[in-house]
Amino acid sequence: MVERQIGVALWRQIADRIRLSISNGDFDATGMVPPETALAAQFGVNRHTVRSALASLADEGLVNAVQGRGTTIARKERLSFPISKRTRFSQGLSGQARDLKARLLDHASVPATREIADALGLKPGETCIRLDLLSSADGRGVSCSTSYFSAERFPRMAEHFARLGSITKSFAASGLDDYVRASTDIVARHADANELSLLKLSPGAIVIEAQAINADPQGRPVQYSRTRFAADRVKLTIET
Amino acid sequence: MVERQIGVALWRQIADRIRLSISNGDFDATGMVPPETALAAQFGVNRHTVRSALASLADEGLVNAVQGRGTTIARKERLSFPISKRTRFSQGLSGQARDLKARLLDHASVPATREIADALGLKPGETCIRLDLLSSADGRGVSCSTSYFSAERFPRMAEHFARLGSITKSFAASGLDDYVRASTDIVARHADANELSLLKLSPGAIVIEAQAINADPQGRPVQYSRTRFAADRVKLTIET
DNA sequence: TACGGTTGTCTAGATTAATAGACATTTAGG
DNA sequence: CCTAAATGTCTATTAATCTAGACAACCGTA
Repeated sequence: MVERQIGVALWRQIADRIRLSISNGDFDATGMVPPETALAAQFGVNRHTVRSALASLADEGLVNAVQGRGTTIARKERLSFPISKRTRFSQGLSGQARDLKARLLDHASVPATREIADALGLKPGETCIRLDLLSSADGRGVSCSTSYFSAERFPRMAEHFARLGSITKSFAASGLDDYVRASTDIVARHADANELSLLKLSPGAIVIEAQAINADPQGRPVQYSRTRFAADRVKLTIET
Repeated sequence: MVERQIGVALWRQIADRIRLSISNGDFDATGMVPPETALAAQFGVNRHTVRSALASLADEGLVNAVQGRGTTIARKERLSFPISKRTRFSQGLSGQARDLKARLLDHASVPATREIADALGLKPGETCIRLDLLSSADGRGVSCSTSYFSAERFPRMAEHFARLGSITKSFAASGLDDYVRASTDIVARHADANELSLLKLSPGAIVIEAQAINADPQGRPVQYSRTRFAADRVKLTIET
């Protein structure tokens, strides 16, 4: 059930399991988490340990404990983010949340590393524009991303984005009306300290990192991005 | 750097960070992990805590400590698993590992839940075949999966797989020569106890779960599967 | 061979996590 | 208006994790 002496506190393991059950819809019949005593029996731990787990979930805003009534589930949705040849961030999520925002955290001109140069078809050391973005839906952080563009071809990407708030519109303002997703690599790992604070994740949380290359209609790469999604808030839907 | 009182032991946080650094290639110059004393200073913890972290990485087979010399990195590769319209498990990984195996763990005839019925276009309660598979590459567990097939259309799927060791060949033996990937949903979460033991993961490990539907050339769903990949051993490559 | 740098082992103590039990407080329902 | 069932709070104890320091064992090299 839960394991001991593995470097993960019991209350955290239990919190993770309950979070998963909630998102699986296991408690949809009642809309409530089972009583603390029942959970303690189920997981074979003391009630206080379960209370620590529930306190952490309440802290995330996922559940709401009321003395005398029980612990109700506050929310359980997972945004679905489609990935296809025509992946567009804001379009994909529209309809699933009311308030979608992409905020420019930082931008800079930097020399291309080997990795970036390979992805964008530049020479290593050539100048490129880096944009750091934070996207949120209804006030919850959904993803943070770092994108690179050729500084020669798209010199004013940062200004455009700051004004328009959209990659697609910024490309259009730079004279590129269309682009397609050339490749997407997907990896999952624990969030680092920066991601924890940006996405307001609880420590130990998981991020899905999508390393994507977008290309113009002629097939030339125009954007290399690494987007880190809060794994418990999204699912990626691949459209082949 | 590392955070305290978050329900994750310091040694585990440190192990996770070092694992990430290794797969990022941060230590490729020397092929060695920095000395324990340096790591202890870097993370602001006692050397013994770092030793616990390294012991756990050594237990995974990721590093190798030698008294007097230091701690060497044993492996760092990540298998690349392509996902496309024509996703085939064994084909996709061939060439990346010598010894690829898919083992049938269990099979059963079960009534379709709502979820399975929706995916396969059956009526809830209709009988379907469930196959539980474990795939490994060079002796390391890569993924475990649960697949569902219509029992009416593919009554002998389990026998075929047991003999042929391949879904594609089992479909062929059932008279279906071709199929395509209709949809893939991707989610990442912590591994459960069953996955930990099947894939021999260290507790707290991450799995990437791909929920996929394969369809015949006429577009009728033939397979619904949930495949859980060990996140630190694979990356998914989306081919749009 | 001697030495600096590294991992291995041991002991002791401090801090954090988990257990155990008792009882208070609140809510819903008969 | 009770009572049952649920969460909230408190104290005490045990178990696990982290810190601290000292020293042994081993490797590579001068």
